[in-house]
Amino acid sequence: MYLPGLKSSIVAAEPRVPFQLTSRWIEVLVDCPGVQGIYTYKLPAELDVQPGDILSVPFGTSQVGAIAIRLSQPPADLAQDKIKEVIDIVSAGFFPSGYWQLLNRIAEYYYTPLMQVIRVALPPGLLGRSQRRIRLIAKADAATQFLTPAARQILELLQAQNQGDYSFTHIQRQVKGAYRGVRELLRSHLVESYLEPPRLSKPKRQKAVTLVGTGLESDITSRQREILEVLRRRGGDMWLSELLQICSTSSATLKTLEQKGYIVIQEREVLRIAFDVIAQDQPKALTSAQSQALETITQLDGYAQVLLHGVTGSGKTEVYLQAIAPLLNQGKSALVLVPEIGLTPQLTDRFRARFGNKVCVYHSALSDGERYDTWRQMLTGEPQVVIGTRSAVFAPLPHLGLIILDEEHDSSFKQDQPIPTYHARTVATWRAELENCPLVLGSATPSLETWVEVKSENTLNTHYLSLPERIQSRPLPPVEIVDMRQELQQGNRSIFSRSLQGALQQLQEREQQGILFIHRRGHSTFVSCRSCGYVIECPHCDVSLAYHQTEEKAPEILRCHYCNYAQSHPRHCPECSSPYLKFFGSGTQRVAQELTRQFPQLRVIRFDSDTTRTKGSHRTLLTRFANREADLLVGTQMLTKGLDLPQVTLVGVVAADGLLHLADYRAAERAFQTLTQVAGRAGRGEDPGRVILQTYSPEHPVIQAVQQHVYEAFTEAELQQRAALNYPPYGRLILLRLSSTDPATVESTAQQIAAQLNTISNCEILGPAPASVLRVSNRYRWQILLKLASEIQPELPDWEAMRSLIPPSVSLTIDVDPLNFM
DNA sequence: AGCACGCCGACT
DNA sequence: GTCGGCGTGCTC
Repeated sequence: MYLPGLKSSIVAAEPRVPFQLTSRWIEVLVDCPGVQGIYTYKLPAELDVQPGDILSVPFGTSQVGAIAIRLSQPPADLAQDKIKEVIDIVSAGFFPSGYWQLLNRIAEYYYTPLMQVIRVALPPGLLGRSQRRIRLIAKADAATQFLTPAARQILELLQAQNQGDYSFTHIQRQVKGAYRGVRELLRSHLVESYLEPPRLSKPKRQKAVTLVGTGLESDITSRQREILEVLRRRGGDMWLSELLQICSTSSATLKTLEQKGYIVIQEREVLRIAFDVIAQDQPKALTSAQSQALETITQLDGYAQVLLHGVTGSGKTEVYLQAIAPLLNQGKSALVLVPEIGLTPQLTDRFRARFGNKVCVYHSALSDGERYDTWRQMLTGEPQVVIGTRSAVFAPLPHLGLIILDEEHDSSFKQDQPIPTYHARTVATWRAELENCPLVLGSATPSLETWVEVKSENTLNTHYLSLPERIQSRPLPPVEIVDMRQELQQGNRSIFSRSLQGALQQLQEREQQGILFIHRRGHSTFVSCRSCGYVIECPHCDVSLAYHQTEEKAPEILRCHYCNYAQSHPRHCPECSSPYLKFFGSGTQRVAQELTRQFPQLRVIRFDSDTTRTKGSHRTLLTRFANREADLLVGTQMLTKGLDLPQVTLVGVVAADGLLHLADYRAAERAFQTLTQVAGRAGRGEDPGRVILQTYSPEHPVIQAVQQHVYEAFTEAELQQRAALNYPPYGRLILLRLSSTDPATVESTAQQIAAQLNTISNCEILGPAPASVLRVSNRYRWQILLKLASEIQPELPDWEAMRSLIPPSVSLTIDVDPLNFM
């Protein structure tokens, strides 16, 4: 057998290795930004590397993470001695079958280097990079006066630190000319340079004690018998430390027991996963629509896309739960994707109550260690339910039987910040195809994309399931539209209409609870001078500052909602020194203040990103509300995301207009979804609900559609407009975002790229144009929008190729199927 | 990303 | 002359 590139000397050197069977080289993808090529490494005899394994390899001067692609021969154009050896296997067999294809497909569709895709899919720390560090070696008292200023500065820096040890990058940031300075210090043996190996999140291991052989127990002392009894009561398996503590005994006693053969002590992985103990829950009786939907889903075999279109409060979650239960018994797992985990503590609680510790939660708020452990736990292949946000679509569950994407219309499934700019719904579709399992998309207000996909005649394997009624035949709440122009005409200058005032008044009398929806957080949208008209703006962004005051007498702060810059509220206009500064627009804080003024007896909880910033605060606030510690929940978008609060009877929308008049093609769809979802929070329990919707444009088609609960009519009208303009779901969009600290450079780069792209056929180029807010955090932003016929994957250069065309000071993101046009 | 090498201007 | 800046190219 002739193997190209395999020199005979190698074979001669290792005559006993059957080289046809054991390839001694591996091609890998290294984890280094800006490096996309494939590199070949030698395999040490003791390592059994398989494609898909995660390795650590030497690369340049540092040690980096790498992914084994395939076993191979050494490249012909490379000297043998240049090939380095793989250092170690970090994690073997990471990728379930089909997973590679999934990642490749994402890389291709979202124009992202494969390595970047792998990085979002893997838990952090798995591809750790080693770090060059510098530390003092000698008491440097002599000869320092001959050092150059840079070297002396570095020395002083190191001496100031108690370990005398810094990373090289840190020194580079602190001292100019660090490179030469360090070299000088190295030459004079004052410091040494070393590589800190990547800190791999090794699984935490602990000693466990297991009871074995329930023998006669004749040859043991009473103390030992006592220990065995404790162990037996605890199920015969405990952590060593725990057992020691409970029995207040020593490990020597346990050793004796082990020697006598009553117990086994072994090291085992500890999984850092927290479980709350929650009361058991039993499957509930289903409505006929629910059981029909359940039947369809459970009878699916292999890939299918199902839209579960259930009005708010129709019991979609119960369908999910009962669809998952049989899968677990078959030894399969299920993946449940939700928009934001923090917002749906009730959902996770319900899953836990039904499936106990078979449920695990995976999202970005987990610590690196927790995330790593959850990953390992998934790889075990135990049947389980993973609930998670967007990135959980990559959860490495080996026997996936079902994917559920709840609230599928929600835009937080789309990532628009770092590449890949993937949509979890799109990725979930591919994943379901590759795993050959059903995908269930649930929503009360399905996205137009999904609607068209499922309703289209020529798509195979799609099902439309409808839950048109709420459970127990509860009615959808009536929606009352209040024309705020008339309120003003009739002399009501309050932000609450008379109707809403009345409803709020009744709330406490009737011992009911309500929700008030406000489009934005903060107090006021902007502050302006009544004398000269000056509007206070952010020094770093081209937007006005929002006024924030958490409560009466709290410090008054102006805050930028783009870059989070804050300053105290000035007493006088910075332009003309006039003291007459006025607030415009109303946010959650303003509304909450207004409520305490007009309804001092009403107990209010504010629920927005200001009050829910800390971990667990969602749950705390919602629990307080559920315990009736407040009458009213005042909040933003967060209120729309699947909250199930049965005691809520009143929903008020303070001003719908902020939602209606946003300037992008999806504004109407989003406004309809948001308003329908908020309205849907009312009347989910025994008592009937009521919705009061305040607006200045009551005749707007979105308002009409929300009032009449007519999803379909609204959608069909909206789709006609989309089709006419070739917008999604008919056409496709790709947005290129460019930004730089230098306004001229971005603009010219944008122009240049647009000119390049002009050569692509079947593609309409809109722009380049400055972003709607040109400057954010002192970066100037330009955009180019590509509009294409659907089903065409344009021959765009990939991100790396595009990147190489533009100056390094300009950052670029290719956003495929963008939802956010800011 | 790091870290080399190599080319250019301004100081002992 | 050399020091120190930074643009360019490579890493199996």
